Amino acid sequence: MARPREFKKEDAIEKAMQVFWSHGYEDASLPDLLTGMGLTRGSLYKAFGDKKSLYLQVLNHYEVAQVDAAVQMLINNSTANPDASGRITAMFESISQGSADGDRRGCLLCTAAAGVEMSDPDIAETVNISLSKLRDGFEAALDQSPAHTRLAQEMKREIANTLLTQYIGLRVLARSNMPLGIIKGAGQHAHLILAVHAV
Amino acid sequence: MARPREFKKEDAIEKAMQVFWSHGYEDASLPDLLTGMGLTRGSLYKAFGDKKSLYLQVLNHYEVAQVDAAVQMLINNSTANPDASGRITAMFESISQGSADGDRRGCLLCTAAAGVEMSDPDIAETVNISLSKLRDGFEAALDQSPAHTRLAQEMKREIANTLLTQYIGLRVLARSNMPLGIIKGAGQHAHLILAVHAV
DNA sequence: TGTGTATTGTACCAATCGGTTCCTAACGCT
DNA sequence: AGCGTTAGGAACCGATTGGTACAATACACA
Repeated sequence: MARPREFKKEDAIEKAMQVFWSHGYEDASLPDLLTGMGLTRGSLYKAFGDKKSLYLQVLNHYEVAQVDAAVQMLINNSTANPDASGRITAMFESISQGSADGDRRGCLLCTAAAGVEMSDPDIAETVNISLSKLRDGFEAALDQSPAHTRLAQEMKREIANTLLTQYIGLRVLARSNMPLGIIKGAGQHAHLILAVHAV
Repeated sequence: MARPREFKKEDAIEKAMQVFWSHGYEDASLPDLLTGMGLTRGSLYKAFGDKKSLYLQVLNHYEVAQVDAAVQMLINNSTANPDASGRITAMFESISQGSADGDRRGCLLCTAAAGVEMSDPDIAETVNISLSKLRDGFEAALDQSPAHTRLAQEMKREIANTLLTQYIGLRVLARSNMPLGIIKGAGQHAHLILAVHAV
């Protein structure tokens, strides 16, 4: 028995995610968000609270929409790539390909991890959870990889850590658009790290 | 035949570097810089121009003071570590140790590479040059490594690219202070990447 | 058709941003 | 000593920041 909202909250968060994804947290101004989300100040603050609250909701949206999907790709052995090790390199190659196709947004989490917003404990915790999910995804994929079955779990964990670090570095480089020529070799780099199973 | 400057330009740049190192480019405000450098607006703008010009000078200072030194450590075989491969892992271990000792500043270049300041072509070019130096340092070290002599130069280049990407990811994680437990294994991660010589 | 209630949008807010202006202070030189 | 030149410092600038107040609006229900 009141005036109904003129937008769907989920749609607005999706649009806000695009803005934060492109601009990062600090550089995304209120006008940027308002135009990107297609609503005005009053509506935004009534529906989402302040900028930080909106960002936290966006981080959660990113987690379910992007991180969980990526982890599923890593551990789902019914995909086109039956080899878990190959799925990892395929993931890096797809990042490489996306960058070649002009996607310079990098990764929302990696941009967050590199920014000053990490000094906020709430944001830091949310980012930490998602990155941990990604790391565990790498590790779970390694558990499925025939070439890595003989490795101790601690070693798989360290390889997963190396892969996550590589992932973050790659995403930062992709966003910075540096002419280092590194990104196109991302798949091969992942393969180098995975080749440690021969040790 | 005029009033002499009350500070040494080199000292002021060194102090400005500390401010930018801790805060990053965008988050370092003029008041931050002024107090950190110990001078006032008039002096700063008279001696260094605007904020961006100061930052470019700081980047150059960082290059000669930090990057060149790191590269020297990598290629100087008269150090305590005669094995080039060991010098690379030692470098990652020293980052790990520094982080354990409380240094959360990360790397000035890596923070720059992850920030919006990369949209400025002058800054981007300067950062690119320094990161290239670092990459070439890794490659030069690999050239000196007995375990990698049989590898093709393109492969060494790809390993160097992987190491630089790993370096950036590590520095971002160190700065973000995430409780992922990854940083302490940085030396081992570098070792994993270097172990590819067995392929 | 009122009436209550929630949303909307505009105007406004203090604080801060990087940068400029301009007057004063301090020196080297004649 | 007096002059020319540069550094120092404070006041000030418009623009932008995230956030708030409040009035107009639009709907559901009686």
